[in-house]
Parts: sequence; structure tokens; C-alpha cells
Amino acid sequence: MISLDHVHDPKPEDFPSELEGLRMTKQRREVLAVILGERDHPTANDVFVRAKDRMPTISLATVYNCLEALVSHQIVRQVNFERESSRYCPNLSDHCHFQDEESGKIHDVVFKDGVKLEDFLELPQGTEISHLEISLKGQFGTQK
Amino acid sequence: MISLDHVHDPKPEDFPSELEGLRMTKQRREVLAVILGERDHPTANDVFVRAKDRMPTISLATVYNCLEALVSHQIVRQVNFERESSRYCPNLSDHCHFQDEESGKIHDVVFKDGVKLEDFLELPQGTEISHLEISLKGQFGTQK
DNA sequence: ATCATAATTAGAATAATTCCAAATTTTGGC
DNA sequence: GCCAAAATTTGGAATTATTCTAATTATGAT
Ligand SMILES: [Mn+2]
Ligand SMILES: [Mn+2]
Ligand SMILES: [Zn+2]
Ligand SMILES: [Zn+2]
Repeated sequence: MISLDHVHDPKPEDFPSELEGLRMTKQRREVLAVILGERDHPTANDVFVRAKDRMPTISLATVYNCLEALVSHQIVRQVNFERESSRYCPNLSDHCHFQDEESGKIHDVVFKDGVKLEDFLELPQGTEISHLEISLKGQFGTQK
Repeated sequence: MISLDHVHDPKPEDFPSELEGLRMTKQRREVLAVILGERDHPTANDVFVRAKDRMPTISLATVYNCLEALVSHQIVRQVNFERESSRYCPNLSDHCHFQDEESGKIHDVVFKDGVKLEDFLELPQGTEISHLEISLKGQFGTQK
């Protein structure tokens, strides 16, 4: 697993020409830079609008193509809340998502130390989990 | 909270004329009977097709209206897997969903006894959770 | 029965995403 | 560097789940 998590305000040039076996084209770099730059879980359209700032010729289809490439190579994560449009998250560590219903903002939520999913769920023996998504909504705590 | 969970192969007539403050119209009864009858987490269109058997005049718009009414009155639950169409579940007890990638079938998964969400997640103090969805995908265990 | 309100219906509209076919860019071999 | 093949990008069309609209029908209260 790569670790791009610490890269704040990244420039597209910061990325090598290949990542996780995926060719890093100009557009893919730009899309990745957008997602790493402001970690607010943007939608595809958000990414499109932001990417156009530095790359006015990029198309929405390309943004979707890039997102799909980045997700399938596990460079970014796709995040879903019910039937809302998908959002994208550069945090590759184990975590889930909480949406504050007042602000609409999405927060990363990490698991407590040492907890394993199997400790929580009655899963039949031999179950192999390939994908897990936990999404919460509610009122974010005022205190930190 | 009502408990319709034990009702197997229900007839629309089994339901009272009002449930959880919701008027039980012919169509709402039929939609609910479909969801309780075969507990395979049908999509809206699945429900529509099945409902038409006994009520050939029902419309898809009505199925959507009924589902929205039943969900908002907490008589059934809406279940989402990534960007797939929503599915509907009559099990009102606390549980989450596992989709077997081989068969596509969705299984209810219950939480182990006594576990609380706050034991698993680093949530800021004062967080109020109004909605929670946990969706898993993978290979279902061959052994029971 | 009358009236007001709520629910149903068919079809149109919406919107996120995917598909398509053409144009462009990149790559690797020479 | 030049060329052919392969990969990527692009604009626009297509898809599809869901929502909306406006007309019709059913319900419940008086
Ligand atoms: Mn995912
Ligand atoms: Mn829900
Ligand atoms: Zn995240
Ligand atoms: Zn269920």
C-alpha cells in the first residue's frame, strides 16, 4: 500500500509516473492532486470543477475515468452515503465516514485500537470480506 | 417499534388499517406483504413485479411512493450497496448486510451480543447518530 | 351525499454515471 | 527520431434509478 496521506497541498508533479501499476497521466495526477489537496470528500463533479482551475481542458468523462482508475488501483477510496453521489477519499487507512447532517460535511472516523470486525458481527465461519463500508449520519459533537 | 418480523407469507389483509401512524392503503399493504413474503431484499422494481401478480393495476410510481412511506414510518428499512439500486428489508432489528459476490444474495448479519457502536469507533464526544449503514461484500462461508 | 384531503397513476423530467466512437497522446521497437 | 500499436482523453449520446407533475380516484369526516 502506498502512503500519500501525509502529502498536503500536493502538486501534480509530486507524483511518480506510475503508481500501484497505474500510469500517472497528466489528468490522473491532477485528479489525485485535487483529492489530496482538499480532503473534504468531493464528488466527481466537485473534482471536475476544481481540476478545471489548473487544467481547463479536462472533461467530466475523463474525471470519471480517472476516478475509476484510481479507485480500482486502490489509490483513492470511493465513499457512498445512501443514494447520494459518490465521494472520494484519499485516506487509505482503515476508517469509516460520518456525515454531519447540519453542515453536510463528512468526517473520517477511525476504529478503536485493536478492534476487529469479526468481534462485532455474527458472521458464518469461512466468510471472506472483500469490501466493507460503514456510513453514519447525525449531529457531530460540538466538543472535540 | 412494531414487530412484523415473525409474519411469514403474510396476506395484505393481515395488516391493520393503520400502522405507525401510516394509513395502510391497498397498495401499501400489498407492497408490505411482498417485502415480508420473500425476504430477499428486493429492489423497487422487484417489488413492483411481484406486487403486480396480485394487483395488476399497481404502478411503479406507487411502489416508490409506498416504499418511501413505509421507510419513513420505519416499517421497512432501505438497504444500499454502493451505487446499486436500493433494496428493502423488513427486519427491523439491529443488523447489517452482507452480499455474497458469487450469488448476489444478501444476508442479514447481526451484531454480537452486547456490542455497542461506540466501543468500535473513535467518535467525538456528543456525537448523535441518527442513521447507520454497514454493508459488506465477499464470499459467504460454505459452512453454516 | 358533500366536501376536503390524501393516495394513486401514467408519463415526463432529472441527474449521476456509463458508453461510444473519434481524436490525441504515449509507448516501445526499430 | 519515426512509426505502428496501445492507451487515454474527449464530447456527446445513452442509460437508468428515482423523482416530479398534473390529472384521477379513493378515503374519511361531517
Ligand atoms: Mn468501495
Ligand atoms: Mn436508510
Ligand atoms: Zn475518508
Ligand atoms: Zn436486512
